[in-house]
Amino acid sequence: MNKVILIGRLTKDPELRFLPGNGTAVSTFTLAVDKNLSKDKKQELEMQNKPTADFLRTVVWGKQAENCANYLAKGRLVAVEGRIETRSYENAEGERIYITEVVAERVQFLEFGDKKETSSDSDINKGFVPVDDEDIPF
Amino acid sequence: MNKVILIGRLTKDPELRFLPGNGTAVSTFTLAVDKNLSKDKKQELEMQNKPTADFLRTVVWGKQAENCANYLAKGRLVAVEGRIETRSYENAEGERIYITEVVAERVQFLEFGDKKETSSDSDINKGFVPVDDEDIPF
Amino acid sequence: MNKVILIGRLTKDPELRFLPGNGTAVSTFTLAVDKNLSKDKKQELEMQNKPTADFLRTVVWGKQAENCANYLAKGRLVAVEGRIETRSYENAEGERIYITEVVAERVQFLEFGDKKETSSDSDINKGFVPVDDEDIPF
Amino acid sequence: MNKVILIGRLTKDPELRFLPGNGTAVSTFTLAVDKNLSKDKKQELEMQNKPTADFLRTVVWGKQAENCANYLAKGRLVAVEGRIETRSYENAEGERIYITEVVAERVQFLEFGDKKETSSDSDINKGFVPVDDEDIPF
DNA sequence: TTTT
DNA sequence: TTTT
Repeated sequence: MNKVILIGRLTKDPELRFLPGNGTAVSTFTLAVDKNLSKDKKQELEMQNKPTADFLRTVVWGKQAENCANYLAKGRLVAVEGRIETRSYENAEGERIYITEVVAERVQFLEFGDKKETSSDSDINKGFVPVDDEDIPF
Repeated sequence: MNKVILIGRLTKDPELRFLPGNGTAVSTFTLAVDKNLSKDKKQELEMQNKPTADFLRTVVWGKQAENCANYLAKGRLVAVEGRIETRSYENAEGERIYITEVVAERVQFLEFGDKKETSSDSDINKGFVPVDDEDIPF
Repeated sequence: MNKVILIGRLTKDPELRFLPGNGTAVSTFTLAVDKNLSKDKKQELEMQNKPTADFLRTVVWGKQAENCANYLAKGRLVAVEGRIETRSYENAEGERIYITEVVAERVQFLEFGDKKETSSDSDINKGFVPVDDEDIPF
Repeated sequence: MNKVILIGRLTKDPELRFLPGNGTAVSTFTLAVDKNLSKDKKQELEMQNKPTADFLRTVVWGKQAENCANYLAKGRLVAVEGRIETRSYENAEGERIYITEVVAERVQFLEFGDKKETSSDSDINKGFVPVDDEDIPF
């Protein structure tokens, strides 16, 4: 059993890539999930300029990845059901890097904002950068 | 909403530390959570010497931390309910290191093995090393 | 482990009552939670006039019950974290009736509509009907 | 989102039936899920002869239903991931009966007891009673 | 109608 | 750095 359920907001527009081999779509984004804090504790953290949310790297595969890229944008509220996965890879300096991320099995849109045109210009062809399979240090 | 539910086995005996200020107990361990794989996929990964489990750093606070240290041991099966948290700290080289870990709100023991005496000798006073508050790079 | 997570909409304004003994607040409402159906299956059910949602009786206690009564209304979207409980009681005919309901431990508001004034007039003093402890066949 | 996670013990051997049309397997059993009680509260309930567990009707479909029937038995510990569903049907007296049950999407065995031969004799061909589709008032 |  |  490895179950994760999150409700949070995208910190940026989602990124969309395609695996070179089979063209499988992969979307990644970070969710800001508010910590469940008392009013006092929240204010204390804000005054110390410490984060009052957890920031969780999220990965979506396949058809849902495309839906995310098409309909989600920075700030939008979503519910994610998935699992936590750990991966490791070797970086340029030959160090082993360990990654923990949420693999979304389902993404439920909780807001249907002003569509995707609101995304920044620089996103226009973001979705079409093919990536190398062994090279997804998200 | 930030909810995690895991069922897995401890990869080692749990570690127990105490915060210097108030003496709060903190227990940490890694859970090996089997990936939900088809028989074929599992065999494939085993033949490639790739892991068939996810390894998830888990932190428990307070009274439950002490219970974990007292009753759990390497290999024991537990269910954990908690949340995912992200933290960052600066390491000795001045690099910002980002950590993702599961903070357990409840740990349910699913096996009551051959008690804790089975732990290795070197564990005997493992539980009493006080640590510095800013120095918990688990 | 007894964990339930729901995202759904209130089918009516919440009801609020107070236990006679200690005045503890109890709020109850039913959540309509969309079934996760394919487009085809959904259409099929709609044509047969069968429900495409599950209707789940939900109970909230204490301070959160009052918040629900004050800020929620029919149609509002919420996330609920809680547990399933079973109860039984004897009805007027002396039959044992079995009830299954969701006890909410946390209710997260996902929409902040046009406030609570929109509630129907008949709700105005709904919140102040005391009830007998043994007589909560919700 | 309609998510349920339970860890509990079967109150009886699972029942196995087959839908008349297509022969789909359906297994049903009740899980006793311990309430998360303080020691005092637990003792209090026991002295009053009140249950300290919730009893949750669980339904499993297809291949997993057969696995449950083959490998589970009364008292065995399992983890269930699924959803809550509500149904209604008309009973012999023409009354509308409302049912709430857990539909298991995954059943994880947490104990591998003394096999299934331990089941009572009367179970021997329990699994082969075909049932009428409209007649599953579990 | 309830399990360890 | 990984468990059965």
